[in-house]
Amino acid sequence: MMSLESVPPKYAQLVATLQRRIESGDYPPGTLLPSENQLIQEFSVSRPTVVAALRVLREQGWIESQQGKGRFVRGRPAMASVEQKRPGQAHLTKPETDTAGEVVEVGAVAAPNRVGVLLDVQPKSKVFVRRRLIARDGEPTELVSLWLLLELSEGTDLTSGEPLRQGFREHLQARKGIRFDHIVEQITARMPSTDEAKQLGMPKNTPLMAVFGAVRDASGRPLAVVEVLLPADRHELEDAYPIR
Amino acid sequence: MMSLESVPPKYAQLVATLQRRIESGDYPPGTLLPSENQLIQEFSVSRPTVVAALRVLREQGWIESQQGKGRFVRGRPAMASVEQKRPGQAHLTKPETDTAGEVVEVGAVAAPNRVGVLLDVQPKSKVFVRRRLIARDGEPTELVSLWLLLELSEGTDLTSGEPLRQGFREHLQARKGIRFDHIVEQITARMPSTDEAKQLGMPKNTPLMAVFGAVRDASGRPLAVVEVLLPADRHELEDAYPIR
DNA sequence: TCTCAAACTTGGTATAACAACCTGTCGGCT
DNA sequence: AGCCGACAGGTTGTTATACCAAGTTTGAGA
Repeated sequence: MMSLESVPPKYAQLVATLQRRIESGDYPPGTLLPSENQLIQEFSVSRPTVVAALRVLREQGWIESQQGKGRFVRGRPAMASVEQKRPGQAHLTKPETDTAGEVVEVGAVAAPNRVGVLLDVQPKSKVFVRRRLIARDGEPTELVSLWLLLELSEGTDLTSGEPLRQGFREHLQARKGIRFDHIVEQITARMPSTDEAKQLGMPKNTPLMAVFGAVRDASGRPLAVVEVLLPADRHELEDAYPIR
Repeated sequence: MMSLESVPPKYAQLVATLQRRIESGDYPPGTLLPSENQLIQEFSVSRPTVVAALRVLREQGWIESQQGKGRFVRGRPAMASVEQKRPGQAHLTKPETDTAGEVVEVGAVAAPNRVGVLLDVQPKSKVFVRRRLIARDGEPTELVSLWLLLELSEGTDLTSGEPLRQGFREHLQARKGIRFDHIVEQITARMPSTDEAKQLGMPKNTPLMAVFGAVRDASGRPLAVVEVLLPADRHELEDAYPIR
């Protein structure tokens, strides 16, 4: 009779242990981590195991290493939550039911210039669009449009006016078997059209930030475009990243 | 007599070789890479060397691996150089002499509201500012300001009106021994002041993108702020990142 | 005081073994 | 014949031991 639960590999356990010690202050930032040999002794593991754990910590930014001197503690990597901040990504992953809002347009339309370029289709080709006006505290704040290659919209629930209970990403992967790989994001600013200003309830003379996220598969083929329109007087985009 | 040029480690050479083969079409996307044993045979190296190379390729997104089956070619990762695109980072790293431009302001001034908050100093405190108007093809295109804690500007060459032959990062690290760790970046859009519009040679009725990059050390203490002003009719911000 | 070697550190490579997982093939059983 | 299960042989994943190279610090000896 064997246990069925799989235990995490030793090097991963060591990663977790060292992360705890750094966070608890046992290994304060700026100090030297115990050397490889000391860790081998303390945890009774081999050198490859220790090195594998320390490699993970270095790649995640917890420590930095210097040949001949040792490994220095940097602390919990400050930009932990880069993943969730991206405006494009958020609207792809979260179910529509997570945010209050109203579907204002659904259907096939001729692709606007910029969307056509990002989707790599002929100008004026028909593409599928699903546009939602997102509200916060009862006030409209964002206009989010999902542009999709026509053939990718067939057989999905996106044509319905009902909010999706699933993220786009999840839904498309389940229904069409396509895998999103990465996003190329462009940020611009412009003045709103009178229509956009009215929908968003914003003054006509304040600018609009427009985020275009081109979603691609692993080979770089465009699959979809997420467009997020944000009134600049109510929104900022924030991001954090390590230097070097 | 020994050769002094250091050769790259074997695993790095193997990484480069496999990247070339993927790009040249020898290993087309979707196909299986040769197995570890085949690579060991072909290149006459040990398994750790092969595994180290394949780990790098996987982490960079060139291949993906599946236990029991093999490693599949994905192709050149589409989001190649995320590092260099960040507007804040670029102005910290590159020497001023790399870009044509003119130093328009240097000295100690009362910190503007937003800069004071980002630098975590008392309102109206004196901070050091160095502002450059960057030109491209003879036309002004960006207004870049470096805001620095007063004590960090002492003993540096930043007070000179001459273009720095070094990047800020390098210069400050050499002179003051401080290490930049990460940047928290905020992006907003607003209308330009009449002064800004004149300096940048832009119409008064087109918006401006303002990028604020708060530079911090490993403990999160603010060290400097980079402010980049970009006329929206001439600039876009682009960024790429993997999903998940 | 200066020099240099020893003794630490991390980085890289080789060899070995076992575990976990996938996919065929070759049986035997229905 | 057709189905199914066991097994063999492939794959990657993890761990161990050993040794050398390269960078840093320290201290002993000239």
